[in-house]
Amino acid sequence: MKTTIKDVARRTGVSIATVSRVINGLGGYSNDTRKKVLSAIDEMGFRPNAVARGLVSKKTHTIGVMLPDVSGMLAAEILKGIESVAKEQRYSVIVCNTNYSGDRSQEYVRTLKEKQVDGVLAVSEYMTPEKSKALLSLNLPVVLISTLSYSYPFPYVKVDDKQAAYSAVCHLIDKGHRRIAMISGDRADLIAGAPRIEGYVQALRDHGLSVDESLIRYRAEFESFGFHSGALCMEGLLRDKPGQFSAVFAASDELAMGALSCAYRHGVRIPDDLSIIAYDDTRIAEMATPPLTALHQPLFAMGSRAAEMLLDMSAAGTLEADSVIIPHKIIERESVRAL
Amino acid sequence: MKTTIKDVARRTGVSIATVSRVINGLGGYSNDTRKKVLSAIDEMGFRPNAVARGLVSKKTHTIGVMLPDVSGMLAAEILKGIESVAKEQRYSVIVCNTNYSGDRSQEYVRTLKEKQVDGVLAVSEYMTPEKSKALLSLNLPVVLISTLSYSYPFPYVKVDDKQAAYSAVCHLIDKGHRRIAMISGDRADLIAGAPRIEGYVQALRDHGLSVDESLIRYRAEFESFGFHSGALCMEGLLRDKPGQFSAVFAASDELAMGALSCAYRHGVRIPDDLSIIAYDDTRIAEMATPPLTALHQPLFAMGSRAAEMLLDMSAAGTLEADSVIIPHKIIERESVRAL
DNA sequence: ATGAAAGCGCTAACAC
DNA sequence: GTGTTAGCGCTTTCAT
Repeated sequence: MKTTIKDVARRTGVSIATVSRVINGLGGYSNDTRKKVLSAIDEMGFRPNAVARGLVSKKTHTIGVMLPDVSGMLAAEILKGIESVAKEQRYSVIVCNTNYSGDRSQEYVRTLKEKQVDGVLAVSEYMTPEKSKALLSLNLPVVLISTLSYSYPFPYVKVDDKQAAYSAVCHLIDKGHRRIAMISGDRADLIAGAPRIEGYVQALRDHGLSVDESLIRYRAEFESFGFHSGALCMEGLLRDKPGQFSAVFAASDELAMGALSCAYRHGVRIPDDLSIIAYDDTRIAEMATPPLTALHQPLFAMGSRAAEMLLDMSAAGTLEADSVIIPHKIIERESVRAL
Repeated sequence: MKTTIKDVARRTGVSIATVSRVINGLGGYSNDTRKKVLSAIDEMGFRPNAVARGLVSKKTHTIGVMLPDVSGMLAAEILKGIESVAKEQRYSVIVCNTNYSGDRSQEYVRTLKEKQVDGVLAVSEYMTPEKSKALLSLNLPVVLISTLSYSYPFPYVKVDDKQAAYSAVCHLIDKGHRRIAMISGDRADLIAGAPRIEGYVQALRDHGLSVDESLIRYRAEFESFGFHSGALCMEGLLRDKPGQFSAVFAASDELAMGALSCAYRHGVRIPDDLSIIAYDDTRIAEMATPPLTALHQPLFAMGSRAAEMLLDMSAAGTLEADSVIIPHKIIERESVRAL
């Protein structure tokens, strides 16, 4: 039998109300009883039942995190950031792996509602109108990370993708590159696809460089930002436009890894024959051979920032907050060579 | 105001007991009232409050997962497997990033107790006696993944590290290698450190090969299985024993990546000049240049298997279960060359 | 087949 | 300062 507040009360000879008071540090008891209660709690190994507490207080001290793939480097790092502040503020986090599925997402929203979470964070989720509606119907604080919704103005935390892509390409141009290819994720992706391409195009234009559509590659497939996709895009580039580009901007670390892998297979040396700059800068960027020069997103910080926002919102009882654009920067390593 | 079972009852004109019955499909009501209740639930968008349910049923349909680093490739993949079966069986999972800290672990155990989880999974946690004791005191089903406890026989799911290391080294020997170095994680690690070294030594001995202690490298530091450590160990090997080994067995993917990176920096080509076999085979193994031949651990499967065990235990009301040794295998890619 | 009522462990008035 | 009591939203006897 688990020990309850009642047991502590009986053992101490006070009422459960008093025990509750000292547990919650509410005051309204002598220093003497406080000590008695505290030591009883200690001796009995009593821990307040959070479920019972949640039922009456309507606060579960739990938040939900939805993400398409927990095992992705990006998501995992952000999750770590979230978990970190949650822990600090004594919150628990429930992970929901939506697996890129809208249906699954809907189910999770339902579950989170039943579980009475105090708020939800959506990481890299593709925000369809349905998903936004579901989240909205929770009537709970919601903060998006690395994504945003066009159907409802949920506050978000992300870098400016277009601007970041622009910076990355400018870096290449600064290094003397003129013929720059791009390996993108699905162009239909309005968050991480199209905007990065726009940044790429814009950078080229702003430097008086012409844009060759056939130098922009992507695959509209399942993991369009994945390793496999990167390798295939590079394959196409090497086949169709040999010697016609001196650098490539990859829209994700994995895409860059795929490109690297393909280049290696074809005997094209990085960065001697070809420069590559990646987007994300997850841990694999520095593990690559050669280490990837990359556009850095502060993943952990993004996660913790968003979690702070969410908990603040919850505390303030509001559903609104100002979105924050996180600054990005370029980490120079060895995959880009000056021409 | 949220709609409760009471609202549904009133709206339908039946008692809350009846509503509860149809929600739980317990039978004991006419088909007619069932339909009425169901449609009312639907119209009102009613969802049973899991917190209230948990309070009375003493089942929260929630499990806790403790791991030293959510953002690690290993853990993340295992977590995904866990989450997958949890979702299937309508369970939620709370992640606890212990950050390699014993204190943090203790705190989490307390939190999980308060939250009344139905069981806990510990992934790659270094099981000190204190941690085991804490977990044990929960009096709840516990299953370990990729680790085991010497202080208490918690059921676990893992591969046989010594045997797996043995296989990996045999693979190298089969390919004609005779001088084989090893880059290990902290030797003081009784789970993933020492056993893999033992497997390495055993394989050498069984093939009549001599064991050169100076060919075994590791660093007793924070992330002893990490990329940085791998690079440093390789550095030492290349410096101290140049040309004296034709292959290296790395005790983790990251260690192998570090070795690869260092080799590249020194102009030693993989696999032409040196072969490398890794342990783990997380997603980065295939992303490496060249792709790493590796000893594969079925991470996702390990996670899901353990979760199944845990939920079965919970359902059966037992704290015991048979541990399972997961079979491993070697994935041949391009980092090992036959001599 | 259905309802009344007693809790689950706790918090929060409200008394004294 | 401390106790009593009324719930929180649900499940579960026990009647009827």
